[in-house]
Amino acid sequence: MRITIKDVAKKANVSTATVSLVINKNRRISRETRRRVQKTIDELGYQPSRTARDLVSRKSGNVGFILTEDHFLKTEPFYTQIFLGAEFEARQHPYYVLLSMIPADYSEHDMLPRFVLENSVDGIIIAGKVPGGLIRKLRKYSTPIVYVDYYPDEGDHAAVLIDNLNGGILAVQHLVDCGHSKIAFICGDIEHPSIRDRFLGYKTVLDKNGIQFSDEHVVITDKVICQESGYDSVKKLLKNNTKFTAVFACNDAMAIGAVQCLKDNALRIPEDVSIIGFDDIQMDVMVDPPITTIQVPKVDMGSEAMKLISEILGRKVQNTRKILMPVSLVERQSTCKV
Amino acid sequence: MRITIKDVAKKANVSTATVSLVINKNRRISRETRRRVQKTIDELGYQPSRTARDLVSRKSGNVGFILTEDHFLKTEPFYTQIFLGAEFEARQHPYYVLLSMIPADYSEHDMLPRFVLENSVDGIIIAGKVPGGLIRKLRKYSTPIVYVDYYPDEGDHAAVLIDNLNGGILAVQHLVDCGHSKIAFICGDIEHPSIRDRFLGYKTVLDKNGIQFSDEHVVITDKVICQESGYDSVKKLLKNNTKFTAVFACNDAMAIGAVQCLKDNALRIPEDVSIIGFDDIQMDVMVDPPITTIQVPKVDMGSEAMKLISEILGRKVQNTRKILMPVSLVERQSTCKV
DNA sequence: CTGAAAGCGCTAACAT
DNA sequence: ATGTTAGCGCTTTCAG
Repeated sequence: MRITIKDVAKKANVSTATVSLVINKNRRISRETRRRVQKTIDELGYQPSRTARDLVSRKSGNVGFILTEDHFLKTEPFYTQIFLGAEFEARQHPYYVLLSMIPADYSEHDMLPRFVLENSVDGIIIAGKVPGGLIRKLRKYSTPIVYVDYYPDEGDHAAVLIDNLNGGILAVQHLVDCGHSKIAFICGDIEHPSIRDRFLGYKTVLDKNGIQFSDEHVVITDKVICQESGYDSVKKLLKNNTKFTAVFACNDAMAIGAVQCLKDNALRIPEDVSIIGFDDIQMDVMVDPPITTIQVPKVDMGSEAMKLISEILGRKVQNTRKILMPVSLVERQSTCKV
Repeated sequence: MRITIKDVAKKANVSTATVSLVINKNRRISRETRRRVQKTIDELGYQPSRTARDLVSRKSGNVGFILTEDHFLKTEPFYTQIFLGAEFEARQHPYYVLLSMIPADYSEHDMLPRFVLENSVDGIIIAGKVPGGLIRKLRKYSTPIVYVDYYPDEGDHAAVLIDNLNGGILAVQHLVDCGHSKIAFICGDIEHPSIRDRFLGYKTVLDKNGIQFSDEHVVITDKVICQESGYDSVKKLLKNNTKFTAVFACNDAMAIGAVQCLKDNALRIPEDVSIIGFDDIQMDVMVDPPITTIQVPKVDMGSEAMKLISEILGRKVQNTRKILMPVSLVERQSTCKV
């Protein structure tokens, strides 16, 4: 870096302290000098050195963004959208974001991201479910953490979450409004807080509408959530001869798999079976029929997470606020009145 | 950051300079003191401050990674894999990587990534095609740049590129080996260096095998490269009544679209038409039939780019080396002997 | 309202 | 082989 605060000071006939105060918009500088200093800053094209600043303020100026490799490499850009939101928001704050992928099967023997070992982040955003071992190791550092779209069971944390419960309610209520009462629920990892809440929404609506909940309507797969597991789940429903006229899939990937299976069994969608998913992924509109779903504001979640960590770092207090992001129903062609 | 080099120095009864030398593995320290210093470093859990280091060495310790938003958010994790490779490789180098997305329609009025404006990166990796305006503005900063999977026409740059020519040759030769001679080529943006070279490979093989090149066998779409454009390209071929028994699609997305169109026209793959793509994306094995393709080492490309920029920064000379990444044929079920 | 000066944590001459 | 010391570029008391 070439030109420094000294150059500016000299040229503007003030001390470096004054220049510093001007840069930092301190108000106890006379309008006149401020103008003059600002002018020479512009003339010289002066850029304060982040490194020097960080050194004296004892901060790194970085926020770490951690997620598992498989989440990052997912075909559907879910977490990448969250990251994008965070990165965009960071531009409004004095932070850069350092992205680090960890293995999905992270064990406590594995290394932490280098930026935490080297104390190079002031705060951390963790997106999606990560192994418990990682979280435990992270505790030893006192770096504030904000979780996005996941949040560990133990402890109380700051987090930006999808309003999964309401999403589940919206989805199933839509089905009920369409006249369905035999509604299947297919999902993966029921331990996951998000899935759990969507399931809860399902049950809530049944209950509210006086529809009897039945175990045979729910298929829980312990495999990875994907199209294939959606396919298999519906296959199981069919094989069991379970009667249903609609299915609520815990996410769109499974919904798409479900559609496929139904079609393969000569069932028409939505005439014979209505299907609703969750997430509003890009592929929803590329399949036939386009999938009705619950939209979640991915980019906004990223920016909210960034805002939250920035606020925590600014106030220097760890708060445990939880932000519930609103979801909404997106009606497309995979659902209809019975 | 808590404990500093001074603490270590005091406890080990040496000067801070000595500690510094030990940290930096300088050899002119006696084995004995080195051991002692290292021991107290471990005991104290001392971590050198990057910020302080960077300040004195006048570097930021960061490498910027720039790509367009749409590349980052692509359904197929192509550039994310490149990024992943770069990030992993960075762990072996004294750099963090800062990721920044720019709009696909970036104009010279738009801002540069903040990290370049603020001089917070020592070097830059640019992945994929980016708008010329960006590149021109970047020139004003003297930050070394390494390009990955793209490289601007004007000027001579360091770059990590796919061996597209050889890939094209491999692909088309495979088709020829299968007995095909009426081979269509469908592609997008022929201005793109990668596409151009793949096309060149196509022509090279025809030539070498004494097959007459014919304009009617090539369909160039100016739309975005995607399944849909693949579909449309084949549709055009069919409408024109062009005879062909095989198609080389410039990438897998188009290949998949092509398959779809052919199927919709009651043609069997590979019995009636063989199809080969390029890239080896995840979806290749999820469609029916699985797509034969040219595999490109995405993760390796990222790490090579990181190695290259690291070397440039280390030697403090901008070199313009180009690294051509090897590709290979992956035979699956979309191609067969005539 | 502005300046002088100390110091953030580290490296790199230069001494010893 | 190791210690002394002068900064790197900035912020921040503390004086004036």
